[in-house]
Amino acid sequence: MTRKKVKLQYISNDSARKATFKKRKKGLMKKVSELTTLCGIDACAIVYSPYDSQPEIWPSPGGVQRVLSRFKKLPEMEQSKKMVNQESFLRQRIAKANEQLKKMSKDNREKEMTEVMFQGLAGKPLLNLNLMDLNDLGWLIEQNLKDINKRVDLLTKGPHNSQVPLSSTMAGASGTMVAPPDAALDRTGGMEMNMDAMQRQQQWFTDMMHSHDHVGFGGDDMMFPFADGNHNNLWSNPFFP
Amino acid sequence: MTRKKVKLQYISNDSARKATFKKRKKGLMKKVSELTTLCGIDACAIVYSPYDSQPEIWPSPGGVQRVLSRFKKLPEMEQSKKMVNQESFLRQRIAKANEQLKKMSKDNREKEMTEVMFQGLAGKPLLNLNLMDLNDLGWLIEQNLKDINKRVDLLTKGPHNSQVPLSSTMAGASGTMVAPPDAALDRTGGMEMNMDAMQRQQQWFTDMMHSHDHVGFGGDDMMFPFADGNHNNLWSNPFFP
DNA sequence: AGCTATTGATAACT
DNA sequence: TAGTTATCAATAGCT
Repeated sequence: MTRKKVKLQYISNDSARKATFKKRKKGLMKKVSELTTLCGIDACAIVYSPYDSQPEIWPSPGGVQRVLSRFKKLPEMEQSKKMVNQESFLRQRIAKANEQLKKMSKDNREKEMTEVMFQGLAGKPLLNLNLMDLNDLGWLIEQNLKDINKRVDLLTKGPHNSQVPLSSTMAGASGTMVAPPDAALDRTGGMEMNMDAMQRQQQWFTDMMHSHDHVGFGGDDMMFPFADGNHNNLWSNPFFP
Repeated sequence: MTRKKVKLQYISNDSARKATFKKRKKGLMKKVSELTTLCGIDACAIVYSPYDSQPEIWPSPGGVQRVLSRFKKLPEMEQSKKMVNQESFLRQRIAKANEQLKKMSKDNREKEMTEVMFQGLAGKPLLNLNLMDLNDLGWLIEQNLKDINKRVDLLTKGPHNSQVPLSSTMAGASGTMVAPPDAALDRTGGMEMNMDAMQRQQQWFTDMMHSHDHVGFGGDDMMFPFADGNHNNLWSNPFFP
């Protein structure tokens, strides 16, 4: 029972369209009902279809008439004010999707560079890196060195304060790669770091390390997927500013 | 982060109500948009709220006006015809809930009687059974005996056809209680039974066997929860026919 | 029409 | 107020 992600477009198959219509109309009416009940506001809905000669409405003819009469009293200019029309609605959705894309690209980039960094640590020659890659890699390494030095400092000066806060860039990785976890450090002292964030970082790091057999020396057929400079060029068209 | 199942009633907390309103209004507009796109039909929605002086509408003033003018042309009698008003809407939901309740009660009854049957097999005296219980239990035992005999027959006559279809009542239980699973029977021959149903049955049977420490001889403080004849009396009122 | 796997919506929290 | 995430709810694809 595998369900495709539905494309938001007219359903050409007649019976499928009717079935979807019935299901979604019912769901929609339920949503209107819930909205009015939960928030104590006035709303109505009218749905025409080729399947019924009469439109389906909510909540009742009287209710619809009441809402409509309020609406019709407004001058047309006022009606347009707070309105969501189809174009602005879609624009909003596109803008939001682009924002998400941007964020995910950024996160992805950071993860990719982290992988490169570890491959470098493991001895793999770092070829095919362009200026931007080198720049980002440098920043990443700098961050991690800072974290490591901070950790070394604290361990040297006050070994019983334990658990040094790490930047989000390195997180558990430094412990894993540079020094084995020390049981003596597991006491939770007076620390203010975000444990959730740390666990997430450790999780993706673990995932990454287990999902690539070719990490280490000698691998030479792996291209850096982010070194080609092709960052989202597909989306650089006038419709997605 | 634990989310309560929301009660369908006016939200008294002002800020929570406003937050819910904004989210749900947005969700509602999206639903209307999807319905019209997917099914190619005409629909509009109007939502008034104390948070905005103007109503929020969909899809556009022109679109709303067009739908409204179609609607207003109808005589009032016609308008009511295919309508979903609040009362009938709630009645539908109640009816459906009652249907589900009935089905679940039936399933539950069957599971309870099955447990009684196994307790009987384990030697526990079957006290407190009324006429209806005895009747159902008899039916259940009859079904299981039929299944067992069928299985014995096939194993005796054609031991290499393997995997005897079992009724939904007994399923994997007979294998567990009466005879140990035989590896030689695991070959899948030309069989037409519903494996999903069988696995489900086996699952609840396993759950049941592990969730009761007091199955077996000697337990005497356990009442049969279904032997009191109190089947859903709470719901026997005129509002839930 | 009824059943699940899966996507989508959103309540609670930050 | 907006963003995040764990749950709950809607529903696509089948039978």
